[in-house]
Amino acid sequence: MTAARDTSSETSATPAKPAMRDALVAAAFQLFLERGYEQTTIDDIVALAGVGRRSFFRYFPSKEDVVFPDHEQCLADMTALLEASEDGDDAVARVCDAARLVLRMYAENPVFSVQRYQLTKKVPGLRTYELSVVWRYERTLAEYLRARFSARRDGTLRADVIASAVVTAHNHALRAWLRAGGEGDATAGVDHALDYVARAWTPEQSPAAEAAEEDEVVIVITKRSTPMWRVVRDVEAGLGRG
Amino acid sequence: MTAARDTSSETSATPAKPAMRDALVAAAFQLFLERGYEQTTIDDIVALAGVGRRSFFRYFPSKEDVVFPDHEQCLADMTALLEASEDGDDAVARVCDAARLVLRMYAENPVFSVQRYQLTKKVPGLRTYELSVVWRYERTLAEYLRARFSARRDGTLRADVIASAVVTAHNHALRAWLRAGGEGDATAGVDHALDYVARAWTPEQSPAAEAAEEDEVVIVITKRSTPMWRVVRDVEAGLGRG
DNA sequence: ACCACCCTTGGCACTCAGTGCTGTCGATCA
DNA sequence: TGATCGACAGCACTGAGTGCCAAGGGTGGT
Repeated sequence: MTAARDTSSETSATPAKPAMRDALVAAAFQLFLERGYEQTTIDDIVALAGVGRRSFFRYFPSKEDVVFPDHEQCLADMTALLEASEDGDDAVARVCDAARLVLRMYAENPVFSVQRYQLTKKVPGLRTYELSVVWRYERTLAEYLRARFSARRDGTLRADVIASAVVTAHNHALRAWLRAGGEGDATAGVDHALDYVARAWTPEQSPAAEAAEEDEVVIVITKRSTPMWRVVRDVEAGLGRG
Repeated sequence: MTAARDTSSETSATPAKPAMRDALVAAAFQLFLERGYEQTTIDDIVALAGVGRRSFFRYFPSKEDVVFPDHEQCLADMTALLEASEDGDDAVARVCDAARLVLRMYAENPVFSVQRYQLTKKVPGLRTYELSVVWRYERTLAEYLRARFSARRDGTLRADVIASAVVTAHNHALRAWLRAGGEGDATAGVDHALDYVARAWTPEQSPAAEAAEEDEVVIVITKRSTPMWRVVRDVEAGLGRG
């Protein structure tokens, strides 16, 4: 988040990002990390940033907000993505895509994300605030699914449950990546987790059943004790590759 | 919650419930309902209750806590229930029972529960606080499931997802009952919602994943067009590795 | 160049939540 | 009767958040 965006006139659709906002975030995190969140007052932050105290609350409605400076934008992106969805495509898949949007935001600034994770992990107030942020994502997904499932029996229930499952799976993988220090590929873990829940909630299209409908199908039967390299070799052979 | 419990020496296991606590809750809700949560100060509450300002914070760590005076006890009950569970029984069913514990607490005082629902619905700060309460329930369920699923592949992921799905289903039905003014049977709706998620997660949906649990043989069905990395990933999942 | 205008910023004063400390009252026990 | 302990009230203080107003610095119009 401390990464330099445009400080002058912005050309994109986003309503321009003042330099003072970035300066406040940078000053806040510097102090939060070196002396703790609760031990840092707003006066400390504005003194380090060299701005007036009143300006802080112009850019952040509360002290907690400075820790999550980009979620508002991400939420808007998610809403836009879902609104751009068409009636034909799979609703659960779209919701998973929307969740990946959040992951991308975290992955764009690994260092910042890990620092924030360290903070939210140990400060109860920040944890609670994060819950309210996550809740807004979840409600956005749920509202989208509710509209798609409105005709279905138990449609709203299904929408709420799938939304929460998707969010939970996403956060499960995201936190694993954050615990690892932001090293490695975050996408793979999230894809796996999202697949896990998507598979559970689209049973009519379980992988085996779906594949069986296609004509180009390969069936592999093996024992658990078989060495992995040998399984891979047989699968490749069955697929006509390798 | 304003229902009269023992004001003198308590005989049950709970550490005795002072009369002043109930008086504060009653005074707080009276003012919250007639002039709004944010328009009511702690001084207003203690003035109406006829006690000192400092005493409020002796019984409630924050202004929000007075709105949820019994959740701490319910959380303790839930923990006790799960700890009393035996290894033989179905983990998901036990978690659903634990969720029903929360419903019972709401159903014990329908009037109070509906009043509180009206408050939390329109006060953002209370909604956020409620999220943190719900989160603690969810974490309790998830930790229980994690211990049960620890041997399983993706066990912690499964535990987190099921816990959130159960909590979401429970809250879905609970809120429907609250919106209806606390009339009718709350249990039926919650049972139906919990059944809905339990059915999705108890029958093993993925044939490959089930094989990894039960048999020595794994069957993988895939399309020729599937990317190789994905095939390998699914095979590893089926074999319980990765 | 000058002025009117508007937007941003800073500073001040205020409310209110929450905490630490002290004194007091009443009950219990030696 | 006197000492002790726990609950309570009152007070003073910190810090978050808000409303208000004045100063500064661009910008457009004349």
